[in-house]
Amino acid sequence: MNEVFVRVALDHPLPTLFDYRCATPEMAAAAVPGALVSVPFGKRHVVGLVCEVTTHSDVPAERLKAVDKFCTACPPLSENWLALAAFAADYYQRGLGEVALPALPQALRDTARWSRLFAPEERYRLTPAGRAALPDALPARASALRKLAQALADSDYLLAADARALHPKALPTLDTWQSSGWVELDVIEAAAVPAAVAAENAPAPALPTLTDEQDAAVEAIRDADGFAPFLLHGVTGSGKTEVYLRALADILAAKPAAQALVLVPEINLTPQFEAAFRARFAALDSSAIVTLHSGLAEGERARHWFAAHSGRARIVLGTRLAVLASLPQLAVIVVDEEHDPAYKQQEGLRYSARDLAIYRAKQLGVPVVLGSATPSLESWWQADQGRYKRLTLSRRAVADAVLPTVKLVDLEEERRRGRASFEGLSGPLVAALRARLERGEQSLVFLNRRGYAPQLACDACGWVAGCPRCSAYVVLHKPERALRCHHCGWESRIPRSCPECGNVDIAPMGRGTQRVEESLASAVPGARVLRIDADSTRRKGSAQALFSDVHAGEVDILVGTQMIAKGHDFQRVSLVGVLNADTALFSHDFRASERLFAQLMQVSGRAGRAGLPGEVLIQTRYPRHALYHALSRHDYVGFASATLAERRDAHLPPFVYQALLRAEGRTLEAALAFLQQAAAELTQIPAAARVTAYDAVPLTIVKVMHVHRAQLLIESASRAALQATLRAWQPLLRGLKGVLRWNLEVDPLDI
DNA sequence: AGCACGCCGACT
DNA sequence: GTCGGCGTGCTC
Repeated sequence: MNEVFVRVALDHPLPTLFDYRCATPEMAAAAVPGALVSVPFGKRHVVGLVCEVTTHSDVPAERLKAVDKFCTACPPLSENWLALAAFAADYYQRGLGEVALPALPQALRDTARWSRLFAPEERYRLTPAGRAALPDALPARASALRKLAQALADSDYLLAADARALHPKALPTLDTWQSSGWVELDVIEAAAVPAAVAAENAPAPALPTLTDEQDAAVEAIRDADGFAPFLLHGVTGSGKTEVYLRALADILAAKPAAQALVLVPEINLTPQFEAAFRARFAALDSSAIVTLHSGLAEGERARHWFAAHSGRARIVLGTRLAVLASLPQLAVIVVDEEHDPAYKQQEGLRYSARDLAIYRAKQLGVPVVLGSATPSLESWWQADQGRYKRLTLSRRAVADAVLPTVKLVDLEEERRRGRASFEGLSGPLVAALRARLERGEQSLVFLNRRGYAPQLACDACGWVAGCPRCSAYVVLHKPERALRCHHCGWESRIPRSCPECGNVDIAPMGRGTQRVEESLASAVPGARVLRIDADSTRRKGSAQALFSDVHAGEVDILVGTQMIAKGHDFQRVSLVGVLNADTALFSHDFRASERLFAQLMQVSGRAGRAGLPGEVLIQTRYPRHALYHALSRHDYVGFASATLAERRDAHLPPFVYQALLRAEGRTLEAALAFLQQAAAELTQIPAAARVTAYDAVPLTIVKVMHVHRAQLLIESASRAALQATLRAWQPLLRGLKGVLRWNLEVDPLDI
């Protein structure tokens, strides 16, 4: 009888697997790839993922330790899922465990909680014998019990902690929970049956009539055979969501167990999507649609993850982290607003959820739909090459709804002609806002800068308030009466006088959303102004509440950052004003104009959705700039071809592949020196002959939290050469010293 | 990443 | 005299 070993991935920066013995025949039997194990690691016991099962190990026997135990409550992850994690680890240059384990719910990564996971088969093994053990007071708590029963009916797995939270008095401990013996099973049936009946009896919702273009798109997706990437290019309001709903309905109906994954760029957008999907798929069990995002309570996230993993969830709707969910029957993937930079994780494993979605679809041989009004140039180029199939929705879906008129307000000309302005709000914009107020229509003012003013400066000596920990100016926040650093969160009171020269005339410079909110109140008397940005929505759920005020018509002017630009279907908005967009026109970041165009298209799309004539006013000093010209004609295609031509000439993505090495040091010199050594190491790597390394440079915000940061860009026309270089580079980098931290980023968005 | 070991300044 | 600073090294 051969001894059995498992090769285990751990959440640990070394890219190696660790070997362990299976000490008993039971363990040897449980040892399959994809199983979760608890293993001793150094002085600790950690959870790992079994990647291979072998009968020999190269590790000397005396160094081998034995597996503590296997997690029996969780069925093993599939081979496909392991391959996905392995691909992501390889592509983004990380250890397999660093990719795989953070993708699992916390309940699985903590062995102490394994015993509190109830798999369905265990749940039903519990007998009604403990019925009598329930406290007498139970009937008085019938509603809590019903909630508990519904939670059970809704999920395959339930954490005992969740059940206690639902019903604390009746089930105070795990013991009574188990000994209660599932008297609740009766209640589950009682509660679940009426719900099912209600779903059957609910009138089928009237489906909107599809446009020809929508119809063609749905048909193409539904009839796709095998891996089929689609780029659904639809102007705002053209009914992309309706295409997703129809295509998914067809695919899920065709395959009784099939699962769908729908990704949205940010948490704020999940509630409205969830509502749309629940309404359309009302015939499905309520537990068949689950959300996955970082805003969920931990137990909820665990249950939703298990619903996906067990195959019970048919539709998983989530943010980027959901791309790594276990979906054994995955049959179609949708990535809504695929161009959105939020799909790129900006810390830890810096993956692109959109790119992993493509890989996943390819791996499984299923269709994937990338939807956007302004596709990323990467995706647009793939479609140009014929690698993605382009589906176009060129018209707004609602009858009479036409694209808004875009007008540019030339700020130079306004100034030259001496026309009145109100604190940065131009005369034409104020007039348009007042006209909307009189007509009872809503307006939206977009400005991508939160706070009151981005700087606080002294007129006399030129001092500007800066962060003591970062190389950045601090932002004035008036409601909180504080100066705040947007990079590290440092806060201080607003000084009464200049700390350099004592001058009391220190003044805010520039404009943020708070200041615009204030200006609007005086420029448009009588208007109810609401501000929505990261500050006003800090409390959980408050964004939803604020948006519903807008929908309810309790707001006349909505002012905010990009948060107001995304997804929301405001029926009564007929005017969009854009302030301060020019800065992105001349940014050193080559993607800034692509992002600006997408943002302005998106925010413009908020105007005139329900048949009201929409108008967009953009205040600018460069009214003849090509970007604004394309925007005013709603010409994404023209903008994309022109920008792609520029990118090709300048050898920029998508025509080259890039990676960044970032270093953090106690001094800038240390960080730069590390990067220079790193660049020198490249000469030892054969594949690096096809790779260009640029000079190491400080980051724009060079210092954050007293740490100095610099980066080195490398690029190649060959993705394979770049990947091979990175693979060979990492062990050499590990040998270098002198910095606090360093990390590699593949396909960086911000350079 | 944790968590050790290991070698130098201000304190019960 | 030691408590503790973080540099260096290891984890099957």
